[in-house]
Amino acid sequence: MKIATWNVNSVRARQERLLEWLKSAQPDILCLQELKCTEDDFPMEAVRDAGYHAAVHGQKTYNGVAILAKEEPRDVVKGLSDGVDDTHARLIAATVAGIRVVSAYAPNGQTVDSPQYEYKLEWYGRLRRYLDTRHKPDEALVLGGDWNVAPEDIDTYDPKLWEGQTLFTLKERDALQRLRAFGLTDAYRKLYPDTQRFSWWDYRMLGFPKNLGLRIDHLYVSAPLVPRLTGSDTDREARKGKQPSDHAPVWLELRD
DNA sequence: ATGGCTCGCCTCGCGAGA
Repeated sequence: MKIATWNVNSVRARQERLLEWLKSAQPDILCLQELKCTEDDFPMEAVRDAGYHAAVHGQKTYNGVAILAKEEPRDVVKGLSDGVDDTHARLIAATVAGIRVVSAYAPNGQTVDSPQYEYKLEWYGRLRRYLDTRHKPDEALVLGGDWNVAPEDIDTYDPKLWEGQTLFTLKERDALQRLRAFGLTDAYRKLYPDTQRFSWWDYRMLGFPKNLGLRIDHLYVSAPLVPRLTGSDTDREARKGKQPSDHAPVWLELRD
């Protein structure tokens, strides 16, 4: 079983690339982030023609997440549903093939002194409570997303440069660590403890050709799935060429 | 090579992304 996550930076701007990637990569499940459209504007028919069902939690202009799957997603839950007044469409969950799948788009955080940064830290706490109230660490669980946090030095092209900057501050890394402490394993890092592999590159300043990137898109799996992990990587090819997303898809493979 | 930001929009310049 192949499970992937991809921040597409507008699903409508990326429609052709998305369809091409589904056709070539053939993931069983794909978590999408930054749809930048409402559910009504999501290209449902094109995705269906490509052989995928879609559970969509959309929003006009910003955010928006989805779960695409060859099998129909069941028991779809949209948002954190924790009673907090929050218009951001950043989370969707569904069950596919016996696995509870979560597609997450963590807040960016803008600058360290901004309200958005505080919102980001709070959002991480809310997601941890979401897991605590709805799930058990011994369930088959996969969280795919754009986490907007580089967990370790190796996940940045220049840890000194990124020190204290949004996406790499200690508070953000702690917030992500507390989420992982639920019982989640970073699939790529588990398989490749010492390999540097980025998932995002700035559009500006030749970020991609120079490989000045960050690993901020991760797939997390619960304990029962760890022994089934057989592979994980970033698909850099999907970042090449004209009109790419600034993120590349990240995938993992589970043995049956 | 992989190429110098890009997206949506109450759309011609701005806010946000990371």
